[in-house]
Amino acid sequence: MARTVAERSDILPMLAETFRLHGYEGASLGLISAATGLGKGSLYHFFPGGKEEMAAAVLDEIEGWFRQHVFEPLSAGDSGAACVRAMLASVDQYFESGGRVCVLGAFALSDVRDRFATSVHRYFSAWIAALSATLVRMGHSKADAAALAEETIAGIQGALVLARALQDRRSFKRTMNRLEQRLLSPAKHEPRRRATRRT
Amino acid sequence: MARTVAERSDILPMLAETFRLHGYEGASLGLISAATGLGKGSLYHFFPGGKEEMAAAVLDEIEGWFRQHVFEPLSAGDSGAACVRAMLASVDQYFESGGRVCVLGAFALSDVRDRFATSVHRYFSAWIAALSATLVRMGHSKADAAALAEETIAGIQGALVLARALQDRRSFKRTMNRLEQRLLSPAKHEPRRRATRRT
DNA sequence: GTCTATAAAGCGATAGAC
DNA sequence: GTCTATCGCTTTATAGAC
Repeated sequence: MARTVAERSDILPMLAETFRLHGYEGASLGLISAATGLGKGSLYHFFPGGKEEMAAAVLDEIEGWFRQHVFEPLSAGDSGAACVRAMLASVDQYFESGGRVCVLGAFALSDVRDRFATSVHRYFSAWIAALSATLVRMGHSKADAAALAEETIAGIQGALVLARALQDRRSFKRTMNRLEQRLLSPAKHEPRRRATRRT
Repeated sequence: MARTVAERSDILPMLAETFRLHGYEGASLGLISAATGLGKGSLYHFFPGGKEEMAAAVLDEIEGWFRQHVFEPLSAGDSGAACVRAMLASVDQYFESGGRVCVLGAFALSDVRDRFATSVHRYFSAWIAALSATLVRMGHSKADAAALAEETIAGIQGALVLARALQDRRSFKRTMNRLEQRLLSPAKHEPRRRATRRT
């Protein structure tokens, strides 16, 4: 069966998986070639910029997925609590409860962080901003929402580190449950004015 | 000036810094040679097992440092609160408020995790166990202490990821402050018996 | 668009002089 | 104990046939 119709988007998932499993430096062209079933010539046809362009495309793809399935649903029409629950469920599923690593997080800790600085920065700041906005919608003050959102994203990333380190997804699950409980617990009353709603 | 007296322990810090900055795969023998000022011959004299033995020695050194300066002080004679505060201060100083990365955490996320599995696992489980014991001493139930300890270590690791990703140490500082507040807030009363002290 | 062949550089590791 | 020279292999990247 002719599979001569390969497009960039067809091989991106396998590319992403290779970078996830081996990191940037560990993902050699040999491994990539084996994972995609394409020779080096074909790879350079799709990505003239070589390995760096491949990784950049993978990061863009991942960020796009999160934007669509995690960030944007946070500002859906549903109640804030429903949005938060949906986000946590998507995250848990995406990372396979700690069985999969976050490529952006791993890149952030490695020495290629600078090379992909804008992608890495944008991914995390967009996530925090989206969650923070939802928390404001749920009644938190801006400051409380920002702190809670930051704590949540850090908690998720830390739980991924811990799950890999201890080789135990249950620790990831426990952290996700704690985060859910904290995110859904009622906002503290603001000191001076009660929750007044303007029109 | 003759500096022919090099010992393994003399070059371990520079070795550690190289692995911290570049990761396992990124830390080439060329970089290591430049960082230590030693030729490959000398490096293989101290580490016949090559790069893998160097990394293993670095991980042992780091774990030993944490054992001495972080884990053991947690069970010092001081009050639990003082121990917790001391731990957080040591951690903040060691990681330069998020400016430095955790080698063990970075290894955990990378594909060399399996090769150094026991070191990585021991480091994190020892840390959690030590903190958990202190929290029990402060009046938490075993289950609460374990959860809070796990949450704390994950929070620290996540804060390191986030600080590197956002290139902003303030996010690390904020997380450390939140963790301190949570660790020092009074233990919930256990449902059935109040805090009774035996002898 | 896909392949093989190949170039040029860097890699980890070894041998042997001093 | 330190060095240089070198081996064998892998790396990224390119060239060119099909």
